[in-house]
Parts: sequence; C-alpha cells; structure tokens
Amino acid sequence: MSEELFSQRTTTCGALTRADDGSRVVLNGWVHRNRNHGAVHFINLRDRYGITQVVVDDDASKDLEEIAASLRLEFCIAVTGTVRCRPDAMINSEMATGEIEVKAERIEILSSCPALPFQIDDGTKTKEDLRLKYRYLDLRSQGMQQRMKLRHDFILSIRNYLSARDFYEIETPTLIKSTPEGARDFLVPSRHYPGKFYALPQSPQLFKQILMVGGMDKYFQIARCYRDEDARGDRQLEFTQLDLEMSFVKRDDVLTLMEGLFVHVFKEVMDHDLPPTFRRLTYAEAMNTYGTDKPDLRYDLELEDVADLAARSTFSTFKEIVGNGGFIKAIRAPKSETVDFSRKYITSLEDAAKVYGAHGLAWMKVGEHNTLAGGVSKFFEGLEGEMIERMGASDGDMILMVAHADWKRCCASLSAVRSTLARDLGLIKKGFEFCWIIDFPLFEYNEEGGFWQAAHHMFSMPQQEFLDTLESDPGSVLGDLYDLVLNGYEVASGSIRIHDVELQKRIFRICNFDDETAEQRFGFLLNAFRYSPPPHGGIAPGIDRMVMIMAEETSIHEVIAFPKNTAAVSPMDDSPSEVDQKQLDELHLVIKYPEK
RNA sequence: GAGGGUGUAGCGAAGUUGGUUAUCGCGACGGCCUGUCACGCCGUAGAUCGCGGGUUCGAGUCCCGUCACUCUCGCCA
Repeated sequence: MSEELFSQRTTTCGALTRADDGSRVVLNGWVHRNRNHGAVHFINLRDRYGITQVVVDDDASKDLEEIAASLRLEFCIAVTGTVRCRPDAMINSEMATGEIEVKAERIEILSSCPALPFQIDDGTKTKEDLRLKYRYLDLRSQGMQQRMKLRHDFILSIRNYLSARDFYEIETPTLIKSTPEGARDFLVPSRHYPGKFYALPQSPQLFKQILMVGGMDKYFQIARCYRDEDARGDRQLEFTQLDLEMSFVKRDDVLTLMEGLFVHVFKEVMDHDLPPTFRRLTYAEAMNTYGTDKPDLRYDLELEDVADLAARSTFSTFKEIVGNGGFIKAIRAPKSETVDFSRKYITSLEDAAKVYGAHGLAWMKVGEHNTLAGGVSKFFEGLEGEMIERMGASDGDMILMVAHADWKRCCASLSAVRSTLARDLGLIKKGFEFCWIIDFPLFEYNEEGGFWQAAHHMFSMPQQEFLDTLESDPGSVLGDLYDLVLNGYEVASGSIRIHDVELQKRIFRICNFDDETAEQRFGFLLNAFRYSPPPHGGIAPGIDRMVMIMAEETSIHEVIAFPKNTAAVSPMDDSPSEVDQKQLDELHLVIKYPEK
C-alpha cells in the first residue's frame, strides 16, 4: 500500500551543472525530444525550470532500452540516473544544462499521451482557437511559461512596492449593485429575490472611494473587472487592473507614485531603466500634436495645423471646410529608402484615414528648391515656401492633409496615417515610452441622446476654475483627470475624485441624472459622502495590457492563462453554455430567444 | 451592428489561365542507425479542399449564400 507511486524528483531540469558530476538524481518532467540512435537514446526532459539531456547508453538493460524506445513526445516520466559531464566535443553551449547529461538507470512512465493536436514549441503559428482549446498544452510552451513568469514577477513587484509604502491590499465584492456607468454590465440573477440582479464590477470604483471614507488611507487591489462589450486584441470581457486609491492627495501625488512604481518594477522585473519622470501632455496638446489621446512616442511625425494656408489656397473643397469652421491638419512623410510614395501607397494611407471618417487624403510631393508637385499642389501655388517651412519638409518628403468639419475625426484620421507611416517606414524605436495625458474635458456631448455625459466617469473632480461654469458651459470644463499611455496604449486611467455631496449632485444633474435617480442608483455613495469623506484620488493601470507590452506582444491573450476568444467564447471549457431548466427555475428566469 | 482577411491531412503551408491520381515540411506509425541536441536515412497511413447551392463536359480554383476564426470601425466612463 505504501509502495511509492513514483520516484520523486530530487532536482529540476534546469538546475544541474558540472558541479553535480557523479551525483545520483531523480528528474520528473515531460519528454521534449527523443532522439533514438539505435543503441543510444537521447531524451530531452523538460519541466518549468529547463531542459536536461537524459542518455540511455548502449549498456542499458533490455527493459530500460524498451521503455526508452516506447517514449513519445510529452510523456510524463521520472528518470533516475547519474549526472556526468559531457565530453568536450559534446557540450551544447546553447543549453543552460549543456555541459552535463544524466545517464539513466531507470525510467518510469508516469503518464502517457496521444499524438498531439499541435506541436509544442515557441512562436507556434497554430491557430489561436486550437491553442485555447488545448490551453494546457499551449501553456507548456516556453513562451507561455516565460510570460506567466513575467506576469507573476510584475504583480509581485507591485505588491511589494505598494506594501512598503503603506498601502493595504483590500478585496472588494464581485457581486455588486448594477450602476449605470460606462459599459454594459454582466448581470447575475438573484435566487432569493425574483427579478433582482447583482452585477459584476466594471471596476471597484465606488468601493475604493468608500474605503477612503472608511479611513483606509491607501488602498490597492489586483482586481478582476468585467465589461460586457465586444473584444479586441487589447481587451476582453474580463481583465485585471491594479486598482489603487489614496486619501489626502493631489494629482501630482498620484502621478509621482506611479512613476516611482513603474521605474522600480521595470528595473526589478526586466532590468530596464525608465526615466525618473514621464513626459506630460495635455489632452489638447496630445490631440493637436499627435491626433490621439494615446500617442505612441516611440516616433515623432507631429501633426501641423494648416487651415490658414488652406484658406489662402485655391482648393475650393478645403476653403469651404475652413470657411464653415472645419479643420485641416497635415503630416510630413519623410523621404524613405524602402517605401516608394506611389499612388498605390498613398491610397493605402488614405484607406487608413478613411476608417476614422476622413473623406480623403490630400497629398503633395516636396521637390528641390521649395517646390511642390503632384496631388493638390497646383492649388497651393505661391504658398509652397510657407507650407514647406511649416512642415519642416525637404526634397523627397511628402505632405499629407486631412480636412474635416469635426475636429476629433480630423485628428483621428491623420493619427491613423501617422501610425501607418511609422510602421511602414520603420520609424518605431524599440523601448518603452510612457507619457501622461492630463487636463481631459470632464464632459462630452451625446449627440444621439442630446445631453452631456461624463467623458471619463461621474466621480472625477472638475478643475477649480470651472466650478462656477459647470452648468453654463459644460463643454469647456476640464477635469482633474489623467491617463498613463505607453507605446500608444492607454495603460492606466485615473482622477482626483469629488468628495462633496453637493458637487457630486451637480455633476449627476448635468449628466441627466435627477436627484431622485441619482439617489436610487448611487445613494450609498452619496450617503457615505455625508460622513466627512477625505479628499482622495486614484488610478487603475491595466495589468494585462502592461504585461502584454512588456512581453512585446500585441494581444492580451498571450499574457492571460485562460483567455476567451474574440467571440467571447472559451474553446476549452466551452463557455458560455446552456444551463438546466432546474437552474433557470430556481433563478426565476425564462429565456426569450432572439428571432432569426 | 458594419467592413476587410483567412478556412486544403493531426499542425503549418503550396496549389499556375478551371483539366487526369491535390503537393511540401513537421507530426503519427513501421524499419535502420553508438554521440545526438530541430539527429539522420528508408518506408506506410492520413484530405468528403469549412458547409450548402450554382455556372461548366469538368470546380480546391469562378459566382451566390452560410458558418467559424481573426483584424478594424461602432462600442469599450
């Protein structure tokens, strides 16, 4: 009965060195490779820590030889043997354990496996759905193992840093009240209360503010968040945030803390030196200079306003747009050795712009001696010098322009051209370029609904100088809001919060929530705020996105152990799935299927 | 909700203006091999070309529809 189930490892597959020469060891792991040379077998045995070469020599017993010959890829085995240094000529300098090998005396097959649905090796080009269906196999790959380690190291480093700075890690509930903000909620039906639902949190926003009212002073949480929206490469239904809130702080306290955190974490986890502070851009600067509120600063390619020049040109389309208060912006495409600015290429840039609402992309080529040619250049006769100087252009460059009545679409379209150019011309430098975007507008106008809504969320503090004009001119109000941007991705978002009941109610009213509705939805927050809330603020960096960028990946799926695909399905466990009628009955639910 | 891309053996791909038996690499299976490390060599099996319909003497290839995955817009405070 007490017979040993298996020979338990005495060390791992990444640990043995010359110093272990002659020692008797047991290794547990998976068959990574099995090279059979007739009388000699080489088995690469793999575990999380590395790969060690196991040798079955020609003097092996018949039994051992037969077991070695029967091994297939990914069999889980235990090897008992003796470490020996390899002959000089056989040393593999590519392997961490390449100086030694283990001469097997006994091999136990702990478990076998059938032919694999795909090969486990790094950088696999296997379709993602298949990888997700057999995620347990995919996770064995070196890439997934490294990324899970990176994610672990990242989170551990964050925990240690914040803990050392007096933060408490506090959990908040994941079954909460549905509150009408932002994204669609995931709902959980209540068994006890027919017709009532919990919601999964889109973020712990209200709870962390209430923790501040509760005197917790500094809080953080590695928090799972849920938003029922369509997926993308950099977002899915459930994701993980470092949620963080502090009492008695102003904006710069939060920004400084985060800079210190990321400088520390990047050094500790990746041995990468970040600058001690990050560049700050106002929302208006970011939009005007880069056309987006999440600019990728790994390359330049700044946008210029050329509305005044366009107005003086003979290009009636542009003149009309300017005359109607529209916007015209331009970008310089620098001369390239690798990319020919052909009509075909310009069309591809135009297509990129049109996705964001541009009607077209006007272009001109810069020639020698302040000349412009091609495209719309004939309309800019006499303005060549000014245009070229404005754009800082020179011979061989190209000037690309977007005109649009809507400022945001004008910016976004040209931003798409900017990022396409950077990619195609190979202008993207390696590295990590952080920047802060500050001074966001607090409200934006909902065209469909005909009312103002919070651009970020309704709990952010308006900047002081706008307190008197909140109601009269919501569109001009700037908030104490900040986003952290890394390599063109929004990786954190935060604000100084409102801690005054009356001010909070004013914001609700502007956002179309009358006092009664606000009380109904957010009464618990307003109630808490009656009891001497401290001034407070916080931020929430996205863990998945951060690790994705650190791992130089473009999909957060690569840094999540069990992600869902873009159709919101998990191919491994086949969720979502139907449930029993009994379960529905208990929850008082009747399914109404959509008509086809 | 909208647009683009992809779908050929277990995996990754090729497949010409529509033309005989759909090709290659990896993997699987069998055999050989004493120093490999992506071992090598020989052989074998494995494909309703996503699915349905149409055009045609003939469709992997052309057309229509549909499904799945994927990228993007919308959406995501």
